[in-house]
Amino acid sequence: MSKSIFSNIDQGDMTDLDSKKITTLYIKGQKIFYPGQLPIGVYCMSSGIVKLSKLGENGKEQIVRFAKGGELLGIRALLAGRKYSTTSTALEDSMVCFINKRMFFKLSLKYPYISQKVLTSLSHLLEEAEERITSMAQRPVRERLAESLLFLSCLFKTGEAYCDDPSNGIISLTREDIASIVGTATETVIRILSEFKEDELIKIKGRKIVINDVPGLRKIISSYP
Amino acid sequence: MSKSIFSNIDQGDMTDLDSKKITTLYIKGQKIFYPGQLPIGVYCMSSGIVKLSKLGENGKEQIVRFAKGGELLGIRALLAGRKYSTTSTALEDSMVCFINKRMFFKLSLKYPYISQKVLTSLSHLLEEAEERITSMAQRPVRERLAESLLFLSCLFKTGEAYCDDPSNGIISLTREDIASIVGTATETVIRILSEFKEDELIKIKGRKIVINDVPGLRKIISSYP
DNA sequence: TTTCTTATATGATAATTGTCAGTTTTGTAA
DNA sequence: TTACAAAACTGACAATTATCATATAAGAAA
Repeated sequence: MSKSIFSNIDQGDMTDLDSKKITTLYIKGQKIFYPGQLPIGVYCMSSGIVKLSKLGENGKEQIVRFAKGGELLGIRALLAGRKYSTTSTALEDSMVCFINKRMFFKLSLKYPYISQKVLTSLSHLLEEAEERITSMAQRPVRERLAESLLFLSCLFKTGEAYCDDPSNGIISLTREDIASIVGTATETVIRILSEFKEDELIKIKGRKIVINDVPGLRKIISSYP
Repeated sequence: MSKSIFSNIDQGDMTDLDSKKITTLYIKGQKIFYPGQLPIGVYCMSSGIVKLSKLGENGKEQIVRFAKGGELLGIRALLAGRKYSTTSTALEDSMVCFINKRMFFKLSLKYPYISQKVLTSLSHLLEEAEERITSMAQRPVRERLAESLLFLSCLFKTGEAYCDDPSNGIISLTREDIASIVGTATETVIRILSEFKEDELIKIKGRKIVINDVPGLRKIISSYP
């Protein structure tokens, strides 16, 4: 249960919000929204992890980002007044509440800190996306995979994208999902994971991955001559 | 000269703004801001084209997006309260005005349509960035280059990223810049451009590129089996 | 114009990554 | 537990893309 963006509103509004919001448990694999739908409100995640993905030209899935506890989901489409451009799928069982747009806009008008938070959050997402573009363009798959493993380990361990110690998080994703984060073929992911395992950078238990050597992975990420 | 986001404010504010904003002509190649600097205001572009780029791990430049007439520049960093993460460089002679943050926040507080516009603009940028991530991950260089040529032709012809007829725009960029948009090596760009020229999809005049066959390029972009 | 630096172009080759085909393992559900 | 479908893995090979070396052309400056 992460802290909600709405936790600073006053008692009356909170009661009102609580009575109107719709909370749903999405179990692993369930989808929350689909591309093409017009948003009629916004989702807020209280717990869990959701992947946001697009379909490429060839029908291949591309994971573009994740949403986690405490974050708003589907806010981009709502604000731009456009249809969802991504599919959102729960990667773990996730508690998600839905707030209709009338209520959301009312609150964000009354509490400027909400708009402020949304603005900085979008700004961060944009920076992260641009960082990712650079990484995709310039780093080889091996480095991008190492990078993603550290990120994912934090995400599954702490629910945050960055953490001090990414070791011992249990990454529970299919190789196909990992490939569609890194932007490569599933087989390539499998091969490099085997190398990482060979080099004792990670441990593989069944289809779960655990990070074993954080400095080792970090070294791979910044390995330019 | 494109329409400014501030064109709807009332007479008094406009006079105030005009007296306080600082307008500068940046000539081609000049830089407007650098990564690491803390924003003390926001730039608004009245004309021209600016590239926003990052340096990758290996010191290679990656162009992450463009800003054009009518758009705000450096707004992401200002809103997030963080240092610029990109370098901005004029690709053509560009008229850019600077508005200090006190003034900007005053105006955006008084005129909600300004915040609204900023929000939708950030939302669009994020969507474009995510589209770009997908493209980088899944499309071969050839397709990404065709895509970028259409985009650039519109940009140089009309000052817009999308236009009905991208033909006859004059793309005036080095092959190295093009490579750093597409995310590939300069030689690869040169080679594929030669092929495109051979196939009469484009014309090359010195170091300028003109699009000759829009449907032909579009066909390359959506060429899955 | 001539010179000179920088950008463009081309070739040869190596490295990376993708594809396809087939085998083994895993986790789940009967 | 057993059965089975899906996921993980492996190998061989092909395609794409990068790198390096070198030649040519372009455009700016003297």
